[in-house]
Amino acid sequence: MKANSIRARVRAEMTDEIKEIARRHLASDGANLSLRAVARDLGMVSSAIYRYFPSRDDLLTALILDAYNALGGCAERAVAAVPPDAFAARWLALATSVRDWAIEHPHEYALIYGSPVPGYQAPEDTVAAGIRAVTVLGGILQAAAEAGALASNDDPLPPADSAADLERIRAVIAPAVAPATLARALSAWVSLFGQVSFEIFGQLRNTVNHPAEFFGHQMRAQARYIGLPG
Amino acid sequence: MKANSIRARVRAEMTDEIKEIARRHLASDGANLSLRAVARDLGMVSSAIYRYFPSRDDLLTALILDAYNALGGCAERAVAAVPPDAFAARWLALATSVRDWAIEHPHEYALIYGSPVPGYQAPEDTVAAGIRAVTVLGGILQAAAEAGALASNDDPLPPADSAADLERIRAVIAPAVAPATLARALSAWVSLFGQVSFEIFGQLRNTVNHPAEFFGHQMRAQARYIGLPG
DNA sequence: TGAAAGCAAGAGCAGTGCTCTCGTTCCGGA
DNA sequence: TCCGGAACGAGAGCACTGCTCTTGCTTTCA
Repeated sequence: MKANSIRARVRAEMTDEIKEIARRHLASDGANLSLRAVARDLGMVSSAIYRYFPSRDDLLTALILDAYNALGGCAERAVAAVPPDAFAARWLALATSVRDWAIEHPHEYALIYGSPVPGYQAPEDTVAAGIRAVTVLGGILQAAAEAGALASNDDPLPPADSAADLERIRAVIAPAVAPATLARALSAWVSLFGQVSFEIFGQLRNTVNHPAEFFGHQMRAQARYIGLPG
Repeated sequence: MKANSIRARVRAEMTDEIKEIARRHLASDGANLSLRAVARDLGMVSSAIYRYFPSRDDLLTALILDAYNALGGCAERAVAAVPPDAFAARWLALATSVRDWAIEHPHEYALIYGSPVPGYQAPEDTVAAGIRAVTVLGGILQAAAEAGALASNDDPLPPADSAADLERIRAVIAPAVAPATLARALSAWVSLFGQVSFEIFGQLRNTVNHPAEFFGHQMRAQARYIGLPG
């Protein structure tokens, strides 16, 4: 079969269109995505969708993968727009881009960083795509370490098992960074997503009335905590 | 109507039983709770449940409220078991109790700290119950501040709006604590729930293989970051 | 004691994910 | 060029969902 036969091209377009409409439904109705409603919007019958996605969960998986990649790409672009040696500014751009994307696509954010869909088990592909964002952080740390710009800290050594975990992460993400610094960076990473999740999921209501400003303040503090100069 | 008439008592018992079975279904099937399945387990017909909860969302609200209170009570007990002047140990007990409760009741944790249910709007009651846990943190900070045991920090001042937000939180939670310290404590709080959410929602798979140990290490670091002695 | 309120059951409505069948259209190898 | 198989959309149907309404029965209270 030729890869760009009419059938194949129509199929690819159809798949994209289904995902596009599904995303729209996701944005308006939330996570309980209705296949039939998507099919209606397409002027099709629900069973026709099963030609493109074997089940509703597979459609969700596709959306999750797209979301991870959208967020990852967004973060990469935001960081690339900042001078390579402005390490703290790069971190801040990374954090801000994550928050901005989450606010712009709250339901897609919920899909990937919220409660997992009940019966749903995330396939390995999504795990791989999920690494993309944290890899951006790794790049900043690695560059800062290679430039000798990364402040060190005298935190106590982690216990053995955690040291091994850290070592494994370090090898993948930022091999030039000291474990103690990486531990702080991971803490900042968790802080970033904790802050965004609190805001997106409504935990900050009646508490933090200016979340953008508060977020910026906290993320600048995290930059200092990591040891990024700037 | 007498408050403890047979009717009223049976009604209260029935309400509790419905919630209990609903919790069990929540634990096994996840967030898409089926009223009919709950009714079946009770040997009732689905419409009978509507005598006790006007809608499925109201049942969810009741479960959410119970979950907030269960977590809050759990945190209070855990902290009370540690000497009042062992501030860092109290913080660690608080953090650990939150994580333990979340691991023991992942779906209830997801209900309150995960993606909000689509059409569902959390009533004010739940917001009030949600404060209970963070109030425990406030108590630790307040006691430490009053004992003069809280290290200060020279973080930059927050912008005006954030300063106002911090001031409002401070007045409610821990009035004796310096704003800059409170900012760090809130950061630690976000870090705590970020870490737990990452673990419960499967974001740490194939990355952190010993989450309990890693969590402890990070939370001890947060205690130092806040400035708690010990 | 009798009216009123609370209760469970059942039927029914509109909606869901998913399966199966049936006629049509397309496409690659002969 | 033609033909068999694959892909496709439509439709009916199944078991399920939340929720409403009606119908009798029981408890409660004046």
